[in-house]
Amino acid sequence: MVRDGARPGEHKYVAVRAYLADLVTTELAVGDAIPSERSLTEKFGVSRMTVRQAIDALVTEGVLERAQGRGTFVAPPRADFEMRLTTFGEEARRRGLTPGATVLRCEQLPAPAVVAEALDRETGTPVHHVVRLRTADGNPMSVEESWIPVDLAPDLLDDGVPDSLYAALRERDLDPTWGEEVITAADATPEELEALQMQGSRAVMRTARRTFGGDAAVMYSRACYRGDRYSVFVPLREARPTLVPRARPSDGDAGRPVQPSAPPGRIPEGSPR
Amino acid sequence: MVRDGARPGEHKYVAVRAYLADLVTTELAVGDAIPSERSLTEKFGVSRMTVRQAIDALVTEGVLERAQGRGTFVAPPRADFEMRLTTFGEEARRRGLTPGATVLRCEQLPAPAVVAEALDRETGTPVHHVVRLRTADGNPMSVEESWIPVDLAPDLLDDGVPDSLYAALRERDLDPTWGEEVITAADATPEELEALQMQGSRAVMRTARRTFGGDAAVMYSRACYRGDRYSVFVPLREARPTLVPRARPSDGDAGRPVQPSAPPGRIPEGSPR
DNA sequence: CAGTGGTCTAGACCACCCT
DNA sequence: GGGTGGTCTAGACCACTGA
Repeated sequence: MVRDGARPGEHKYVAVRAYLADLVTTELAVGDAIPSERSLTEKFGVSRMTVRQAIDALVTEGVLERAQGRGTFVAPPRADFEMRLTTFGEEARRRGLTPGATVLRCEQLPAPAVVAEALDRETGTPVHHVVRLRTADGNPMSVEESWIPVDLAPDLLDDGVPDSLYAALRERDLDPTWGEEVITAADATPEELEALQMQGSRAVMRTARRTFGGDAAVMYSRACYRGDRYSVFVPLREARPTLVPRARPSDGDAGRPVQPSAPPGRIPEGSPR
Repeated sequence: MVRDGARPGEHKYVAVRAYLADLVTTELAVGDAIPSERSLTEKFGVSRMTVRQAIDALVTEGVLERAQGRGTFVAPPRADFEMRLTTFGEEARRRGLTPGATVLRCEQLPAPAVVAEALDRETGTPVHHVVRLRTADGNPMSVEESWIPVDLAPDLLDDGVPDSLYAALRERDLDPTWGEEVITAADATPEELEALQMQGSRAVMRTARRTFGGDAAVMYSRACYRGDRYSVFVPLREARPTLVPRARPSDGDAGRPVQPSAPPGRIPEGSPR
């Protein structure tokens, strides 16, 4: 039991939140009601505002839903409705397939201009470069090409190419936190056609992705998927007008207290080779 | 001035929120600080919790950012980082292009099985069916096919095909609120090749979209974009493990207090013709 | 140091839902 | 009516930031 926010140093609402998170994962099913705010107040010996803070967090995460006059309930999972920063391996496993990889290339080289720009580095900066054929249950699915600045993870490929580059980055405290991807459709090149063992259709889906860990770009990658074996699911939010701040500050941007955290740079197009 | 939450019947935090929203759009630029919580407390004669509730809402929306010990600031706009439920016309205009449409087909017919399933209806339900060639600055970009249940909007096509189907739906209180889209790459059919005036490459990007207004599916649409002229930008969130409710309820689902609001149905694949 | 946001209390009244 | 969440008060102490 997680009774009494006994953990010293921890905030009380964190204890309540943890209790509710545990309840949801171990006791309750979708649609079940959680204990009322007032009963949680007594259970943890905290004020109602504190309980509400804990619940608010879970509501914002989409785990719970409030219903005035009725209670607070476990929300239907929206996990599958979010486009996530996942890797080929994770995605394949999630769909019940066994992922595989064949390393076609593994080297260290000076970053070409396009790669350097995507990584916010100078052209020629040393980068790891890995090209892999990805398979699912043994069937070729995509050719994947990745670039990672050497200075971020000098020993990244010392023991060969890791099964998961994302996992290898995480081990080095470069946890991928967000990313941006551009998807296009194109004809496969003869090399791709052969590597992917495509017959009949030539159509492939190309993706170019920038992966960020914290503020820095940690990886740039391009992939080429068989058009007949791969699709992307995208949830779409309402296109409601957003609050837009005033365009021109009264003076320059001197003394600006915070820095924009998400540089709006696009993924550069064009061939990196 | 929006002084004193004077509007009767309105909640106080709504007045504060409106004041701040107005500030952001008319006075402040990205990075500027908003008035401190305590000064807003005095300005509106409300308690600090009320002020915080107003600010919380804007922080959750991504309009503001808090920084402990420093203040609360206008956040950089994230508008372009969200995949939105937009239409071809809106997207084209956003990119500075002039959208156009040529109606290739406009009829009313019984829904084929695939369409009916996507719309959560019985096969054979009467649906409007529209096929249009979409252009940007006069250049063919895509062939777009849409199905809308007749009973939702019987007079939808009485005055010809509206410029924007979404706008037409909104006029009928069927505002599109969310959607889901599946993207694939494929070879163009000979008809598509001709309609899109494609030469050289045959690759197209196909999308299948279900659009929801409230709880019901209001439209199913498929589009076929020229691979060389169209790309999709997708922001990727962190793949952090989500809280998953317990799988099996202790008994059946009788007495379930809330209904799952987002049916996890996938977009059916296959040809609707 | 003064000022900011972060957390927290112990109440209160209201609107809403279900029985 | 009794229980639920929604809003609100008038304080309090803390941690952090920047001058």
